[in-house]
Amino acid sequence: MRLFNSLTRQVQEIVPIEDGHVRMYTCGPTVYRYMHLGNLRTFMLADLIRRALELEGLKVTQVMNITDVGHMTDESSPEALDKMLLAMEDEGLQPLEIAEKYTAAALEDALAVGIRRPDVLPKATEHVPDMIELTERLIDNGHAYVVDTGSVYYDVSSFPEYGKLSGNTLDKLRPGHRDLETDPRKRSHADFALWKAAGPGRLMKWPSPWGEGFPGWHVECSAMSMKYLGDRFDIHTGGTDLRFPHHEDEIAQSEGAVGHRVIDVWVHGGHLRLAGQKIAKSTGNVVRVPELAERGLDPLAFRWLTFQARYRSEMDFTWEAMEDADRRVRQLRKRMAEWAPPAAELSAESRAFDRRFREAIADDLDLPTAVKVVGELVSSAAVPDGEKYALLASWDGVLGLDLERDAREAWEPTEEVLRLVTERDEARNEKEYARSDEIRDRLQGMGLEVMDTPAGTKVRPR
RNA sequence: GGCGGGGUGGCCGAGUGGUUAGGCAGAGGCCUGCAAAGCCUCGUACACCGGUUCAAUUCCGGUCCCCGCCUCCA
Repeated sequence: MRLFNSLTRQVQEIVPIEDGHVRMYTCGPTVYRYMHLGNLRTFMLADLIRRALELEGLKVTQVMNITDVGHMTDESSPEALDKMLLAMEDEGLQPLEIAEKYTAAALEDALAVGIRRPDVLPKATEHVPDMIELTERLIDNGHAYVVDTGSVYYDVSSFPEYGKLSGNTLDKLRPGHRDLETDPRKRSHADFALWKAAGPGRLMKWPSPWGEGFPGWHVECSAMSMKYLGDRFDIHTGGTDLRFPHHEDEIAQSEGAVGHRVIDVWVHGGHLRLAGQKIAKSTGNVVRVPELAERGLDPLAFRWLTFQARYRSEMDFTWEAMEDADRRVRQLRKRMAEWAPPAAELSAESRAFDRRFREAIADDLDLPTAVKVVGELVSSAAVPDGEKYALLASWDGVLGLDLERDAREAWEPTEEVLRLVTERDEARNEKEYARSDEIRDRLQGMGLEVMDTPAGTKVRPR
């Protein structure tokens, strides 16, 4: 398959470093608060890449970090507060309890929208020694320096390729645009922390060769990705907001430590917007998975919503569009139930549809086109029902919409429903429409959809 | 100020130098006792101003507006 590589700014073929096996790292959740739909769109992107690669018969190993080191409200200030500490004060829980609570919630929400569990979920707090080791290596390599307070900074001037991912090269970075306090001990305003000495507002801290402190934000991803995937792997994914500085700094760290390229392809997902703005807790415009269910919407339908836009585009979330997606997914499942069972053989027409679908997925995850192919298949007169079923069931391996749900759950009418259906048909035969309509109302009141067919009344769950 | 991405019909959005996705909503029709389901048909949109061109929504220039990153952030 092909993906757009942020590093080269081109769509390129994914050629696994290890034959037949793709290794992928995903920037995961920070676990001192709940995830929202925007986070999930990005995690879904990683899972979709995995599903697409698997559709092509490749093996995929996916690692996603759990950031349970509380970052600071303001990295530059020594008086800043630990976000984990703030959460602790709010909730009366210990840091690890908070991390556990939100990790569980994150995985549950992800599962609800059809994101499968990554193979490895390393926690930052369990890898501090790896981060210290990486930092020592960078000091030894001349890429980092220790200041007298016990913090360690990365010397960006030692890494000539700095800026290659984001375009923020050193000649373009200027200090002071945000009126932030910076540590005057830094040699350059662009240098960033690998290790920070613990200040008074700091809750989570560890011993290190430079004194008590905590790791810089970017170092966890360098340390954990290389620990589990090696110093050469294929794909790294994350939200577009991480492109700079997080991923730029990660490249400087990883490549500075090992002395060669580590990651081939960087994939960044566009943000989901709500009311014209990025969804973020700070803006207070957060929508979470449980709210979908509260509104009677299937969380899996959120997938269909995101499939309308390409992953790199920003996308507007509206409840109207979310409800549309929900309607469409439910309808697809009902049609699938009508088309069961699946055909064993595919006609030439079906194989052509299959090729088009697979090509769309392989083409930098072109879900909008894939969605269109689904629509054309559904309304195609040339493809027999059983083949429609077989195709959609196989495509669902990527789409993840549980399209076979209705067919699988093969709803059985109760005795009472069967009796009402018979009564209604009798009434209709006798043209007693008042009575037949009354029975229809009762059936509808039981949550059923009532349809007239040449063979008489048919009902199914709505 | 730097870096990056946008402005498309009611909504979400794809895409293209000329035949101008798709979904959902809406309108009409077929079917039906009526309705539902299903099927068929319909919408002529691409911020604004110039330019290039036989032809621009699509290319170029400018203007306006929006969003993201440059602090923690999917």
